[in-house]
Amino acid sequence: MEKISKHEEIAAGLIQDILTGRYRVGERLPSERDLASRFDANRGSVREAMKKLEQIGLADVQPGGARVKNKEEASLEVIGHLLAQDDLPDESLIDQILIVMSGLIAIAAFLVTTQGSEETITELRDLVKPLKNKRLNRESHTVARLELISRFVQASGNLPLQIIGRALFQEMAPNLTKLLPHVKVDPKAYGPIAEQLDHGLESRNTDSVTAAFKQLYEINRDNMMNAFSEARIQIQNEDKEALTK
Amino acid sequence: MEKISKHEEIAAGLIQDILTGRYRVGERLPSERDLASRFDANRGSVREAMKKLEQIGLADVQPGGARVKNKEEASLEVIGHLLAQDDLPDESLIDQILIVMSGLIAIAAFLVTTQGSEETITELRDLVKPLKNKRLNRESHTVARLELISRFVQASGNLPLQIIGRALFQEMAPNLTKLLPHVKVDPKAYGPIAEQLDHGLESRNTDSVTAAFKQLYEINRDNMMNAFSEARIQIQNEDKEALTK
DNA sequence: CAGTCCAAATTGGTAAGACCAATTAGGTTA
DNA sequence: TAACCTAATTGGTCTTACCAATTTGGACTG
Repeated sequence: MEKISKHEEIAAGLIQDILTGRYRVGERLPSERDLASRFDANRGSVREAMKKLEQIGLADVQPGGARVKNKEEASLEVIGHLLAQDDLPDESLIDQILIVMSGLIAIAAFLVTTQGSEETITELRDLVKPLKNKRLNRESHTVARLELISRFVQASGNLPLQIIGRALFQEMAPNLTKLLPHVKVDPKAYGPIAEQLDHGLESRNTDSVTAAFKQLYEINRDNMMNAFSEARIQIQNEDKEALTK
Repeated sequence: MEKISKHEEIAAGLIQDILTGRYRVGERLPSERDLASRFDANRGSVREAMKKLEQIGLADVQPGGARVKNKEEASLEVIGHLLAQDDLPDESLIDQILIVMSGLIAIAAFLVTTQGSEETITELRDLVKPLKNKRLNRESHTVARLELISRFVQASGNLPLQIIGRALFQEMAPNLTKLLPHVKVDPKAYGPIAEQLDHGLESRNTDSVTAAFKQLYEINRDNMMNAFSEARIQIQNEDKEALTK
């Protein structure tokens, strides 16, 4: 079990309440003193939790009271909380994240192929090689793919891109644990893509690399959507079992 | 003058110290008690500031001490602080941001043209119209361009994209005040782009819209880089004046 | 001398109580 | 009805204190 401090517990509770619509946008949150007694905590701890809410951008805290803000005005950290709300993450939100990641990789591909050093190109090509191996087991293959994408973004040398990529991945990853066991990948499908990536990198052909990543994205997306279906079926079956007991 | 609370002052000081390299990555920050006496504040206020550092991702605070993290692991909020470090924002960082924004807009263009409602398309086309007006003064033109880009991202309906776009803009905008007076835009140059945008939206042609925005980005980038040159020249002249006095 | 282990000092986490300044709410008045 | 003023509420800060986890430094041991 993970150790969780008081202010984290309070913050988590408030975030959940806000995201589930218990407090509407613009509405005033209970006062720090009220929250302190409700969570059986000290006001200082509540203040730390409020500080977190403010930082995430879910609340605007001022003398007079704290008010709920739109999640569109929040920081990327809301994504993680939104995904963690239900048993399975929200499918459309995952889809949205994948699209954005795909776009970010396109930027990285451009930067790497046009401005990357020779060493960078070589290093990335080395990461592509494992994907050509069609007999690689699924786990290793998944790790290799994620590693490649991550390194690509890091190799871009573009700080905002690095930060965004890292943040998105960090928000999404912990919420995919329920889903990953249902992802069925076919290593063979990645062979041609790996070839195209390798050649594209070698010749520094932005379009070629971009196109390869686009295909990669589409396969990943399909796999993810199928995993959602299977995960939902399993959950339904589990529910039936629970009923018959 | 803006009212600034104690913990904000402390946080700003610490952030500056970290970003300017006064504390190296991995190094331990002074204890909360030390910082309290240094900033002539209460430990509670220091804790609120540390909470902010932790949220931004610049420090990892644990019992035993707080340690400095890499700015690559931080949140997008570091961008604003990095830009605010010197008199003029860092040119290469602005360039990096513009590239990322350009990529984000490409995603938005795809989403809008492929999934946008008829109302959305109409609304966006209305925003394009002002850009066709070649006699628009510079300020109105700049406002119209920013409004268009912002609305495009918002109209995408993609939450992560909306959040990232908003955050990037928010981090960059306040740090451009010194630069904007030197930006020389030629409204005429935007005429053909506006036309292409309009037609692309009407026919929902993703490539056409994307290409138009790419041109828009390139013009904006050129303008921005020229503004940097001029701003630097002005600052040099000011320095000379200050010396002759 | 090097490595291990243990105890003391340090550090963050939380608590209770208090005061101020800004905001808000309610009632009063014009 | 609208403007206004006062009182209650709320966040911002401070003081003091204790606990638990980590770190540190020295004693001990091989």
